[in-house]
Amino acid sequence: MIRTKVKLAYITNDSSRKATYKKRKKGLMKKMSELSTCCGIDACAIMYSPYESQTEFWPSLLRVEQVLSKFKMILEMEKRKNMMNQECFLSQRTIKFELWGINDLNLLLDEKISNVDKSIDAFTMTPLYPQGASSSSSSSMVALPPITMVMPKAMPKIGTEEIVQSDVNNIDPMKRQQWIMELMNNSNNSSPQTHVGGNKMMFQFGHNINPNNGH
Amino acid sequence: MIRTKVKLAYITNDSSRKATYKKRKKGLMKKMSELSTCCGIDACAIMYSPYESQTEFWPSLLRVEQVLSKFKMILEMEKRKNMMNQECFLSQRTIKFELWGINDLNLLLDEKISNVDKSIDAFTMTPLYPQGASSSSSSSMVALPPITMVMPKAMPKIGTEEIVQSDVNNIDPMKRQQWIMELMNNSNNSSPQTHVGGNKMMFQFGHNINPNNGH
DNA sequence: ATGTCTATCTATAAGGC
DNA sequence: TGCCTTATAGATAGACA
Repeated sequence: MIRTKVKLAYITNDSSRKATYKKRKKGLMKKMSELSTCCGIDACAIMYSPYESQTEFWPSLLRVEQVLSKFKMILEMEKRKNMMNQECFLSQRTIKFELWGINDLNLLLDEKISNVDKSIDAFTMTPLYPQGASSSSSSSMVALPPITMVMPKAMPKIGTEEIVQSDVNNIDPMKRQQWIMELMNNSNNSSPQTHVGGNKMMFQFGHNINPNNGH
Repeated sequence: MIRTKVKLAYITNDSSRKATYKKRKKGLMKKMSELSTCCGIDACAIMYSPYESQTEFWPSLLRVEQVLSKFKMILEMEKRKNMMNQECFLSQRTIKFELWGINDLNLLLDEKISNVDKSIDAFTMTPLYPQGASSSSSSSMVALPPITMVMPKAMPKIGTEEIVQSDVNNIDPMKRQQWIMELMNNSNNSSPQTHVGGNKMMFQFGHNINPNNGH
């Protein structure tokens, strides 16, 4: 019963290390879940370790994909923004093109997501705290900042069968649209800063927390 | 003094939400640090939120790069292994597709980071626990499982001039292509295999903990 | 907004099954 | 190996500086 003051050191005993890993991972996910809920932070995790036979996605694989997609898009936006800032001017044609690009992206996203939905039932997901994030707050995901965690798992275990747990997150097309618009909005708020590095990281985008989304 | 039993709900008060975010994020990082140390789990985090002016890398940007690099390699290896092992009952194309989907998630991050890296000199890094991971265990990172966390930062800043800042000619066509391919790729994991999802998660890789790496 | 304090809640190491 | 239990270390909300 925690008589020991937690010696912050590698646990040499294999089984106890594994046990500790599981306990603490669970605790970590719970903390993430709470942070996510209380602060309107969207979060997800990918974990793999030598202690478990398969990679875990939290709160679900779908969520991970969503979060990373959003993240990537944001990065794309930033990238473009930065390039643009260097250009100092913008042609009408370019604007059209970009907007079309965005629109197209949205279509792609639609397709992607709907397809994922279709096959989601066949997916293996192991939401550690499904109640915390998948269900109750899935609807609020739209404009919330994501968190992504990746832990490599290792474990020579080949050809195991997968457990399948579905966690269908239906995406509201309207929300997605809104989200993309937000991203576009935000690719603008930087101009002033000269410090490139800072600038690069300072990309901000609409944050649209909905306090009433089921909490 | 925590008289309240932590009502797991969105904190409506802006300042207290921010305060809570910072406290809890700190706590989360500490937990990660401990998990990392005690269980030989390599971990890193990328965080961005509306509550802080810039993206944070934990334990350091360098570490994040290392961890993701390793992750990428592992995925490559897994990919090959799976392709060889399962060629018999799954079409090569399918496997490629599936694995690539996951792999790309990493590439996505990787790409961003390398990007960031270019301007790293102008960067302000804020390693939360540099002592824990950067120094003492960086050398042991090689075979340890990584953890990656990403939190997007947002910022209600709407209504700014709405020009998409980018010249299509300046966008790396390759990247764009890749990006779109990725999106489209995901619209494929639906078709035949009902348990493909499971397959998606099944890539595994070797793990090589070194208990004597400075703990 | 940032740091400190402290009562209280939460996480969890060890044990036991 | 994995689940309980329980005592204790640790995290932290709210108050205040």
